[in-house]
Amino acid sequence: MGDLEKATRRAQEFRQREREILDAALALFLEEGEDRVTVEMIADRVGIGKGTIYKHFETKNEIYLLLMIRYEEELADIFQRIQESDDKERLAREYFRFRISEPKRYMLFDRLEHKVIKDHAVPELVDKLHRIRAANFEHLQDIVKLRIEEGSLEDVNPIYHICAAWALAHGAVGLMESPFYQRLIEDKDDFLDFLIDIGIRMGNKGQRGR
Amino acid sequence: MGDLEKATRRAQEFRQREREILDAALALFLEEGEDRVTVEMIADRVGIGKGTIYKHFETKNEIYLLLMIRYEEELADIFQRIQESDDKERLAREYFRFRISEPKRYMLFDRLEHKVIKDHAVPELVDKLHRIRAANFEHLQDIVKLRIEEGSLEDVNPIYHICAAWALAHGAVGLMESPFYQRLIEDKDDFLDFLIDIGIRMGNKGQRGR
Amino acid sequence: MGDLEKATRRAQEFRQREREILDAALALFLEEGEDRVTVEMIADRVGIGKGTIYKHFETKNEIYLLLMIRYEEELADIFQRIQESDDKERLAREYFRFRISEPKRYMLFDRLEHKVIKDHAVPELVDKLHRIRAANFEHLQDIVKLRIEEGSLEDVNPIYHICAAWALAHGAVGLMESPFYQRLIEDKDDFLDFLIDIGIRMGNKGQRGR
Amino acid sequence: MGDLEKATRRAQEFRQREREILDAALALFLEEGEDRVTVEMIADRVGIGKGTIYKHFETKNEIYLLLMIRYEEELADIFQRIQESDDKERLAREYFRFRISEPKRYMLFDRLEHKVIKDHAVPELVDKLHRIRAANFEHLQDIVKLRIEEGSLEDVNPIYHICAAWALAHGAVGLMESPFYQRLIEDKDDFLDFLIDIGIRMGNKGQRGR
DNA sequence: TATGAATGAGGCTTCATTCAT
DNA sequence: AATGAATGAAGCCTCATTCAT
Repeated sequence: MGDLEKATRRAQEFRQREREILDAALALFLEEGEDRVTVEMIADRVGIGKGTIYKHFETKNEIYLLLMIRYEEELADIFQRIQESDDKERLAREYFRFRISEPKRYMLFDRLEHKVIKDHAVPELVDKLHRIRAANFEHLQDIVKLRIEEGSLEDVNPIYHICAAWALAHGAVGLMESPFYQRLIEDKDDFLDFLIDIGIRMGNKGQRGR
Repeated sequence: MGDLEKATRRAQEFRQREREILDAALALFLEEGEDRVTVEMIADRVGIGKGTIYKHFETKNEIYLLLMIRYEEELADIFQRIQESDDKERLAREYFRFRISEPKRYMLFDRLEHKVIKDHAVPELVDKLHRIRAANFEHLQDIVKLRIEEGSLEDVNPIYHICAAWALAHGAVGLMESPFYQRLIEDKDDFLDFLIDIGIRMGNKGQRGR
Repeated sequence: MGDLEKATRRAQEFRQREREILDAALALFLEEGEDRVTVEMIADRVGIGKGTIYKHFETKNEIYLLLMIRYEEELADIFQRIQESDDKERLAREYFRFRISEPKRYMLFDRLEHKVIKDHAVPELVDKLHRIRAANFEHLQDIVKLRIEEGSLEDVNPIYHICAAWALAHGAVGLMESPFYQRLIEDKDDFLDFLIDIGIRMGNKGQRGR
Repeated sequence: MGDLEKATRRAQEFRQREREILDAALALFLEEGEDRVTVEMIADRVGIGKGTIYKHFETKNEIYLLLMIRYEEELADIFQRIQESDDKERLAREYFRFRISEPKRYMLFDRLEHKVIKDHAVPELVDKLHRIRAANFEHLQDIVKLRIEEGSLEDVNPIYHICAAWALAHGAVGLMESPFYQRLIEDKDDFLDFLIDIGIRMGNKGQRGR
């Protein structure tokens, strides 16, 4: 094996370990609650030493942020694939579904964002996160505009459509995860259908002002 | 002044101090973020000693929970007053408005509930919180049932109506507080009208299945 | 005992403990070398808990600086007493002697100043230290000026006299503490006399330019 | 090229790298302060891997000591050259000048010696350092004796002359580097002349006891 | 020989809680 | 009842050194 090959493999393994750490961290945050997870616990779960974590990430806050960025990049992937396809209609559903599909993870990031911002931590990564989110938002906006032009959606500020969908998704997630409400809804899928239905419908042309 | 009077006054002052502590704690949590507020900071703001706080509350978690219970009791008050009046229609709006009116506080309790439950802290108070919430929920349900019977709301499981409203409120709050979305919405009131409109309409008879 | 008295005693005890901590810290720094002394070691020597140290001082660097300030204030005391007396001549010797009397302590502070400045630590206290030093320096300068006027010292910039004395004292200290030179000088007192003699003489009128 | 040649070149390159590492270490220690420089920083500056440093030096303390030894060997070189020349008079000035010429470096070694001795680190190298220093000292002593015999210097224990010069040089260095005194002396060169003058004069015959 | 990922002991600091006054 | 000094467990992070490749 040549030196170049070796170096490449090394770099790959390094990346791989980075992913392992992030996966372990995410899993632990979800299981135990972010505040109860120490860097040492993450290291233990990966089966490495505490110090190794700090070869990959500068601080614990950086781990938080990289997880959040990863989430936002997954969203970006979805947009990418959809934009390349012709079926723009699938967007609303796909987007909605992704946002709702892992409520615990979603809410974790919601809390983490609050924590990280209050701490003024790793501002460059916070910026990066917001830039990706802004790009994703642009994509959404483009598609909403298209659908307004073709007459499928009511012609209000496209931002309104997006924000309303965001809010409903966010609310649905909060609901599904609320230990109080969890008990009340017996058939989650049926309820989610009800909600998604509202989400899809709510911006449709002709709905408003009736 | 008799001994009884004195004792009564003492008890009142004690209650009053309790309220002051909770107020100071809430204010600090909102200003600084709950994780950055120490018991000492709360005591300082009230102008008492740190030890005194522990005469009123057993742990910091208890403070968290009492604040949450207070919130839920304010909700109960609203329900109480409404039930005594005849104008049942105001309910949806009042409820919605209360939930949205102090988004920072609302989201604080959202985070606190997660924290407190993950810590398995003060289970009796968690129970109490959930009991109050359940009672509130009963009230809501009663009124929704009434409005279904009178034909104003679509005849699905009343819980669905309530949960949908909850979700929308929750989402609206999250949206208004998201530093990212905050920048996008120029006219907040206009947007909130848009959302409340959806909230009111969404369960109305005749809306669904179109 | 009245409440005021009680409070006063409390405050005094607090101050006393502060002194104990500083004394223990200084002793340990001298014995073990500042880099090998941990906050825990200091606490152990005082017989208190680690956390207690942080009720008195914000950081370990603050301890460093307070010790240095204490030293400089002792110097200020000497100046004070001398200025109140008439025997201005004693100054040179007193000053010289104080600087040389505890060479280990002196050199410790020399190292600490370097460390603390490189760390950009506790800048307010560094400023305070420098202000005290500047005041002390003013005193010195006044007296040197007097002695120049009365014709005892050669009429060059008074700062030169002071700096030369400073340098000789600093050098003497370094010498006495150098493990290498320590072995060479058998009769330390005799040598110190030799040095002090030089120190006293070196700025005398008529010495220069021969 | 023969194997021998190759091996020689290898050995030379190895030596060369050693020098590079020491140079980089010294530069970093001076720039950043020894406590803030990690082995990794040194390796990065040389452009080699961290592990490679440990092929050349057993510990970080060894680097400290080799730098100090290098300094002492440079001094030895000066003595060597001077001894070979006839101009013994230049000695005092050359010696003084060398000691003062790089005050930061000089003071660094002063601190390092303290650290290294407190750590009881690499005793063999400490010994070596002291042996070189002792040899240098012998040279100095020889020359001082000569000058006493020829009547240039006052006839006290030669060690006293040397130590006094050492002390003044040490003090001058400390002065020039003190951030406090730095501000006070406007014309450094003028002041240094003043000091060197004292240094040269102070042991001259006829100066004492006046 | 050169590398750099991995290690883990060890340091500093925080803060909820206790308890003697 | 009120106080606030004292506590120490616990967490984050650093870095000299090792070792497999």
